[in-house]
Amino acid sequence: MLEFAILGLLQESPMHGYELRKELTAKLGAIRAAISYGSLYPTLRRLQAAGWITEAAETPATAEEVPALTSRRGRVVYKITAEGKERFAQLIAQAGPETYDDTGFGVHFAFFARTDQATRLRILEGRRRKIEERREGLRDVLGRAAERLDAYTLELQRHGLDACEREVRWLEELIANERSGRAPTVPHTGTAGGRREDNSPPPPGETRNERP
Amino acid sequence: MLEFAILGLLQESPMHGYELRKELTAKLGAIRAAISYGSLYPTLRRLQAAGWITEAAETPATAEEVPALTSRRGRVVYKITAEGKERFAQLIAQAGPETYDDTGFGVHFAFFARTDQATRLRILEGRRRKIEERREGLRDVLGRAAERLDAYTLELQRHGLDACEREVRWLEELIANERSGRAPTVPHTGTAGGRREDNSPPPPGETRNERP
DNA sequence: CGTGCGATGTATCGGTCCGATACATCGCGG
DNA sequence: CCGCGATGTATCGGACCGATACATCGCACG
Repeated sequence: MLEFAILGLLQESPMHGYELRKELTAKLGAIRAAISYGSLYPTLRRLQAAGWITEAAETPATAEEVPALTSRRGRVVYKITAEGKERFAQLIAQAGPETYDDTGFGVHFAFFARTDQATRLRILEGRRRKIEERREGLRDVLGRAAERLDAYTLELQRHGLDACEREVRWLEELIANERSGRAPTVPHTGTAGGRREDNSPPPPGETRNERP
Repeated sequence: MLEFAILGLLQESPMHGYELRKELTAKLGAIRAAISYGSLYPTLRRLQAAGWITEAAETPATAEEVPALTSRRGRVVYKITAEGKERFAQLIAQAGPETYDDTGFGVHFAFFARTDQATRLRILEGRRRKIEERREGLRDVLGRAAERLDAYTLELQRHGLDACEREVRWLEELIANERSGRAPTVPHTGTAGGRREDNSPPPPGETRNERP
């Protein structure tokens, strides 16, 4: 999961670890608290060993003038490679069962802007099925096994069931939107925002991540 | 977390691993998919090494007659010890920060029937604070950093924010109920405090599952 | 009558990720 | 001038998961 998220983020721009963590936290704030350096740094090294990212030199332009005074030691900036982009595309394409659990789905969803519509639809439907199964499980427990459980446990199940039903409805909406070719729920209209350099998704949802 | 849940469940009755997993899945179905054996069995061994649980002999009464024909090999039944009960009480008492994350809170909540009211209140309030912080973080991102993010990421945050607001409301209700001395939302009446060591639940919510 | 399949049941292994911890630099306010 | 919070990199032990292996039991279907 972390691998996927890192490759996705580095496609927007090169970053060093600390920055990566902040961006990750901002992008995935809805589904995870904050990723730990204890997983981030090892993963970065793993991705580098696999050739999917490389260290890029800090201070790219106009570096001469203040060379070593405030020497900026540390600060390892990572950059995605062509193989890394391929890897990311491959990870998107093969949506396994782990793509539908809470974290996996959230991370994939966060990068839907880089995912083609067919895959988006497939993932949304897979997620819906999974949540529906969880919902049925909870209904079973609340129905058949209710008297075996105490009031607090029941209340927990009820709250969980409610969350499931709500998420299914949310997914239905998203699926309907996908099918009708629109971007997610909100009107959103213009898209003429200050969308500088890197990203510029064409009017409807489609993203077309550029392949060499 | 697993340690806590196992000690909690074994207080209701002795069980073997497979059964433990099923009960765990039923009780925690709202918050976790299913406990993996890859964590369950090692944890059981750890708890046993610490002296908090022991292996209990299978086939307690009337065992003579069918001794080895269908020999029932395997089936290690675990039973909580006095030290285990102490340990569980201690784990309830010291509600650390990990008690307020999604999983930790869910597991603690599932055993609220074995938790005193003051601690229940403390945990509910701790959880509320944590969710409120997450909510503020999401509002920040949706407010200040909105134009940096694509429509899908924003939709994810919105959905997360919605879930936060809903959970805060849920917690408020539960807290109000606790303060007024009632059990969770549903009428439920009783809460007669038959606080006996092992278990001897008075009429209303308590569990009592019997073994064959 | 057998046979195969799904439920019951115990167990290990490799891998991912977290939480705590350590350490170093920088800018700013008291 | 000194401390403190933000920035920044890094490791270690431990918790938990997913895949896998293996053995038994009952029963449904051919």
